[in-house]
Amino acid sequence: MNENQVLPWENPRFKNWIAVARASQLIHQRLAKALAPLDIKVPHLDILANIYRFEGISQQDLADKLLVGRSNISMLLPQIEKRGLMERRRDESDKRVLRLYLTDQGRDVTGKALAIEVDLIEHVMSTTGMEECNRVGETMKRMINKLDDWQK
Amino acid sequence: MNENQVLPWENPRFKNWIAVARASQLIHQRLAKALAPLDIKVPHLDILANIYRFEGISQQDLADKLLVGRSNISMLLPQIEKRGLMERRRDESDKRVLRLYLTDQGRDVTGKALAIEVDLIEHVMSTTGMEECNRVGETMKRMINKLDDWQK
DNA sequence: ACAATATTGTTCATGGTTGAACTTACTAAT
DNA sequence: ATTAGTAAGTTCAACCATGAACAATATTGT
Repeated sequence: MNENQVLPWENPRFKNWIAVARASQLIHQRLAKALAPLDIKVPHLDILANIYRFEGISQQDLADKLLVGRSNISMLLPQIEKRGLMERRRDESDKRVLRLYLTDQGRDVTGKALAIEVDLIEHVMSTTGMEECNRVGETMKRMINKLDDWQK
Repeated sequence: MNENQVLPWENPRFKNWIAVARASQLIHQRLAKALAPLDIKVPHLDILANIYRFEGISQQDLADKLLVGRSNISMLLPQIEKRGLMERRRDESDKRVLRLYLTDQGRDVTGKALAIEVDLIEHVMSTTGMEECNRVGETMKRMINKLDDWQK
């Protein structure tokens, strides 16, 4: 397309984006290890945290929020439910949808897991000032909007 | 641990980090779709791009750079090799290691795939100024260093 | 020189993720 | 009311990723 026939690693935006991707990947791996004592996987926490925040969310809405397919949710939920961390209840006004609720134990475990995640992020970003941190967040939100607009 | 018993989504660092993770996940998904015409998966491109940049790299070094296990590389390389995009040659001075080289076709495909990735990132970051972009990169590199120091 | 330890790469069993096909339930149009 | 279309959730087969066990080769200590 353009004259990017030279090494892309010299392209400033590309180079900096690679750093973002690496940081993201690394934190994901560290979080997985940090959650091991609770016997929770990162995808489980993603699910639990969203039910924690949005009680009674449907499986479809949950999948949309997590950017995964419905089948993913369908396969993970039974595991979490069997551990007694959450339960599904039919929506009486629309009998297609199942609404998701944490149990008391689920709320407890989710709170502990989120505390671990917050501690990890706080530590890793400890040298990042508030203003800088917010600017990064703003940049990322603009990028997300660019992608959403583009749809496709 | 600390007084993070309130919602973590009110924690500035946590909240902003979530945006980083979302952007990262979204771009990964978009890149996967954008690479489909070349019949290349994102992990394949990660591998090809690193051989492109570091000709003759060993499988172990490649795995370290990509933050994945050696077995992952071992399982993916045969597919790429069968497509004629790269080849493995024994290192004569250390017969344990295999060194990786792109074929001419591999260099061609990798160049095209990287151009697609650069275009995607350029587009998504089009509203991000150079200075801002570099600051984000610096922040991420500091975070990566924090994680590396911590080892574990 | 030899034994113990390291490192590289492979294999395999396990578990995670995906998209397509399917079932059930709701909605809209005539 | 009936038909067609849409949406939620499940299942399944295919594909990916991971870590542990393994074989081959190198290195180190004595």
